[in-house]
Amino acid sequence: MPGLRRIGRVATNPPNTPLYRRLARQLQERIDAGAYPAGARLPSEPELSAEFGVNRLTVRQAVAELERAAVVEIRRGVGTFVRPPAVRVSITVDPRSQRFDLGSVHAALPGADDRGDDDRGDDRGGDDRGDGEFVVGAPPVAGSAEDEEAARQLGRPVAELSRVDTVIRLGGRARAACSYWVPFGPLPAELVRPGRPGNLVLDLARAAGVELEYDWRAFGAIGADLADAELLGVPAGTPLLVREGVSCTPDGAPALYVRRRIDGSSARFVLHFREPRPDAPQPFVP
Amino acid sequence: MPGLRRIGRVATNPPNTPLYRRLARQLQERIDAGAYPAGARLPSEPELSAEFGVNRLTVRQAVAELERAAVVEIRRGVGTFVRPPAVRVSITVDPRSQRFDLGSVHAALPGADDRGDDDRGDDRGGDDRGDGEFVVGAPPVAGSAEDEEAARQLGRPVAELSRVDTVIRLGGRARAACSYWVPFGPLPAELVRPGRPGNLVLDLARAAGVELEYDWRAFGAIGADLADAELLGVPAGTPLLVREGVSCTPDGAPALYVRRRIDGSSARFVLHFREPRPDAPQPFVP
DNA sequence: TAGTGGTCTAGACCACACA
DNA sequence: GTGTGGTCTAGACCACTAC
Repeated sequence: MPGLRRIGRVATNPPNTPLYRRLARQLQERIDAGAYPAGARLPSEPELSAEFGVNRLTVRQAVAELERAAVVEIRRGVGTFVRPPAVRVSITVDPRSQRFDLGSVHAALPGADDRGDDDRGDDRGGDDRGDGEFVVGAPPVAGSAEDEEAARQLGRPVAELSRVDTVIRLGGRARAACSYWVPFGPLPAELVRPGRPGNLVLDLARAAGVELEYDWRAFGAIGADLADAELLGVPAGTPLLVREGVSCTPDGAPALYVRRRIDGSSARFVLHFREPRPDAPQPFVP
Repeated sequence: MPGLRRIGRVATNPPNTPLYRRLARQLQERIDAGAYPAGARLPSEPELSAEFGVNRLTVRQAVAELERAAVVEIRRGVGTFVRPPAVRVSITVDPRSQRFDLGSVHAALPGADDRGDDDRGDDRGGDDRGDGEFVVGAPPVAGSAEDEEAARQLGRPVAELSRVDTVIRLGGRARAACSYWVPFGPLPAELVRPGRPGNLVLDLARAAGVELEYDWRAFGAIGADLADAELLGVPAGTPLLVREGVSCTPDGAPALYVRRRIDGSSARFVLHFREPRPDAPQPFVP
């Protein structure tokens, strides 16, 4: 209780800042100040509850905010730990090239989290199922919002579309959930057999007997819905990077709508606008 | 209680699916089935609590999951409503051009919401200040993770950097939080005066007396931290689209590191790889 | 004023990880 | 077994919105 009175004095606090938010800020301040360094365990919930004189549920609300903000990681039965700065795969892209990132999501994971930018490395932590893309299933194309969007993008009624969902696994974890729509069907049963490995973009192009090139791609951010949350093994609402777009045949006919949801803490896409610089110029100073 | 027993039978449910998640799925199913159409109000928490025979806190946990997944919108003192499919600004980009999206974030918002939800008229949340970019402040460049990243990208020690934070407002709401780092300083006091409007990229280039062009830009997704959550008026953990990158002088010297956090429900970036098609070819069908 | 969601408490039991 | 976080309940009071 006495410790919390002080929190209320923080100038940026609105008048009725709830207790759990003040607590969250206090914990954040301790982390920023190094009182709980990266990797350290926070006091347990009962300990924090006793220290601040608040109910354990209030403590949990505060810690939950920090977890959603990716400040701490909660490990059930073990404790709550300060997260080290995020290390994400950088998927490099030449924005002037037609070939964008085919297969680039299969890039290696960060090995030891080095300081520099080298995303080189060992495949730490691979498990039973290997890395790669695996079919989850071929759900019926009903009237869901995504199905409607796909129909709009492909210029065909929903009833004429086929869909296949996959998951991309890297380093023993599901990293991306993918959905593909094509303006024909049905797809070969073997192609959409759950568990089947493959590169679905290539597989679908082969099934159709055409070459595909990019029409457009878009980036957005959404929270994981209940289905994606289960597929990716993350809590609902986890920030996902959405990369969607249309590929077309060489003559410009739309042939594929793809929508990938990638765990935001795992990857980012980098677009280079200049040729690589071998000499690394000094930073500009006026 | 009787209604919930059935939920446990769903094949995809892990053995110990908590009550609140089964409830969330049940509500999601009702929404998908159209029992609660877009824009409709869900039963109040006490009503749901009574209907399912669970505590109100459990109901709140379920609804909170749906809210994080952007399925419903909770309005305090009013009720919980089914969200219509997201309408996001599409910021169009020619990836082959050096000039990427300067000023594009200032693109118009979707005008009349075609749906019935009237966010028109009353500028709720909108206040005195109009649209545009506004300086929030020039925080000291300490050793935060972002500061370290900026120093790395600009190739200068943290001590030699200056930083300015801004917020971009559109349609009466804060849509993006921006941070800029430059490898010199201090910046003119007038330029970083809190509340000052301007286009900070242009202002900083002018202050340095150079022209800037893009070196690289990257897209990622993160949850809002406590500071961004307050700036943008969203809950902590809200999915944000992060667009970051380095701009350099014409001879390639890094001169600016910028990091924008954009409310994921507001915008997406679209990259076009083909010339606009006037004739809109028919979709490909094998 | 009535009804909504937001916060907080006290207490209980459970699932999990680890020694 | 011990301690951790996860779930659930019952009850209370508060803040906000709309009428």
